[in-house]
Amino acid sequence: MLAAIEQLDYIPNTAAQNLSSGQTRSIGVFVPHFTRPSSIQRLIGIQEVLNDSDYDLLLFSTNSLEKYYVQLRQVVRQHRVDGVLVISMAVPEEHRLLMERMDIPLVQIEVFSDYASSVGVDNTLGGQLATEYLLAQGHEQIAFLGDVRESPFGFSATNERFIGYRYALSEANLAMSDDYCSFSGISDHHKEEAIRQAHDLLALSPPPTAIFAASDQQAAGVLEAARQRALLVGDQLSVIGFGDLDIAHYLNLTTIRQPLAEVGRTGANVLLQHLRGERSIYQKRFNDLEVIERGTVKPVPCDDSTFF
Amino acid sequence: MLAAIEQLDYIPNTAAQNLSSGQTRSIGVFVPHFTRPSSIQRLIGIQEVLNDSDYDLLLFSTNSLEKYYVQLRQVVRQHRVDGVLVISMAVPEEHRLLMERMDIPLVQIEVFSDYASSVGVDNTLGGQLATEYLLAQGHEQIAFLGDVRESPFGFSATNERFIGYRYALSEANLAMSDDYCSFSGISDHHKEEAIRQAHDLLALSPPPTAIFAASDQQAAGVLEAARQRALLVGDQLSVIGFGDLDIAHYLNLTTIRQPLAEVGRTGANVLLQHLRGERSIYQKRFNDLEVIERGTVKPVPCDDSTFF
DNA sequence: TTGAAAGCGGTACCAT
DNA sequence: ATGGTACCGCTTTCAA
Repeated sequence: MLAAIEQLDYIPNTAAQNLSSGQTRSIGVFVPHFTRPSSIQRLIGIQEVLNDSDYDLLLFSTNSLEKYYVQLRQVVRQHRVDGVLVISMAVPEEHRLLMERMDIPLVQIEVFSDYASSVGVDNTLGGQLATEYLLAQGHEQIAFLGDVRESPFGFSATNERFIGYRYALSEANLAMSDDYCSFSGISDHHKEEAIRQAHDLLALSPPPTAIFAASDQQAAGVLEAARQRALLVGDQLSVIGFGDLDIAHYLNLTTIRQPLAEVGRTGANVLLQHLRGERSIYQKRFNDLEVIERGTVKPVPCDDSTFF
Repeated sequence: MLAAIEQLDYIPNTAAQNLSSGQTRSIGVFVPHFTRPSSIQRLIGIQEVLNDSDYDLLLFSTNSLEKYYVQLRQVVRQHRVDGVLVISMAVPEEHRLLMERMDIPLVQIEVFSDYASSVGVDNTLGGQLATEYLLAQGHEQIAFLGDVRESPFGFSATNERFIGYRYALSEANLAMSDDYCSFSGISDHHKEEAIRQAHDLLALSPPPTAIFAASDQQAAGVLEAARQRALLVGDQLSVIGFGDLDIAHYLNLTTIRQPLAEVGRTGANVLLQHLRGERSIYQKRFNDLEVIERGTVKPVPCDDSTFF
């Protein structure tokens, strides 16, 4: 009889299965700024893991906070998904409790909270590494260029990287100058804005000998500004980015590599664990960041005047 | 009484709705090479449209043909989705018929077939435009650099672009030299492979004065090869890419812009039309491609010897 | 307008 | 092992 079932090539209807079992066999992934290469990288990691599980990936992307809240709430209440992954966005208390009540596990990626499993990268360490690397090359006039320190999405990688920068400077007994710290008002890694910011920094006297940009896209802006000012990158101005995205490779940009896809993979795996019944909160802050040495950072030029 | 329902903040259970209505309110999007920036751009367009509809986006990504076939078949037979969008992959006859039988509409993106709605870009026209632009700058030794002419996924944008290249040359009454046409064996736009190919092209005598690369990533490889040979791009070698992706912007690469997100949006809209009952097949080949003039193409240098 | 009942296609439990 | 049955929660139809 079972053989007959095989023969007939029977495939159960998903909707019926879902209703009967109370499960959906799918996972909702919420990602803002879908366009950002870093988001994509994390998503790729998630996709890899889910592809090998028997959960489907339901993609929710939005650039608007309100839409995100509404959508998350609705998706959870309708029980459209068995679990939720949220990238780079804080989850409001209300929503977290709702998910808890509905027994839908949540894993946050790139944002940390005590109440939910969170997986991300140690941005502060990354900021520190970048700054220490510049210091090791002899730079002392190091500027920081980032976007916003407080994002409406309740989380700012820029700020964490900035804290690492500040820490490295203080460890080196160097005073941090506020003039050397540039934040844009826009919560995105826009090149255009970064060009403007870089021009402002380079117009200071003395100008910085090195700039740490909080993202590769912004570093690209710094490179562009340098070009516009006919500054030889490397020799006259060192630039380090953050992320090691494709563009860093193409621009020969020295940068900080972070395990983006790995973070995505781990996040997805943690969620699968929860789906298997694991209740305890898991927290992981990856610290295997590293400097990728390419062409945009060189030792500070030996200015002869310093010898006298 | 209805008011009471409002009050109680009632939300229907999706699984039950699905079972009862026979719908899933979700759309399966199949995309190979999820990593490719061009795929992402199309996906963004799709996402935009679906986000405004009441369909969810189920993402299926794979780099393996067999997995893709199995997954597509299973998803359709389980009726996990109401409609299917396939990006840059041919759909086997068997699968197409299966979807037809199950009344699950299909829209193909970037691949054209007579049996299903298809939306894409006129790659041949793009190839022609790129070549004509180089010709207009006075170039006559124009090489073509691409990946594969026949992809296992049953579709090669490279080949179409190559046909456009060939056509433009013949229209200009220029003979096409096979030596000037380089195809890699790898079905991906790899920079590394392109570097090798570019070196081969540039070692020819006479070397080409311009290279048309079938993708921006491959153009980046050409740029790199030129750098390695200390060739001044623009002055000694002109390079045009295809796609106008982020890297083109960052590399100041002259390239062909194609409406990627628009293709995605249109594809999604066409699918929604089908879901609303429209049965007739829709075919659209976007032809609003254009040359984006940046720094890597300059008029062919006036070699004095040609005057004598 | 409102209410009752059948059916969607499975799962799971119980009895045979 | 096998068959029968209740139930998942909604939609739809038909009656009241």
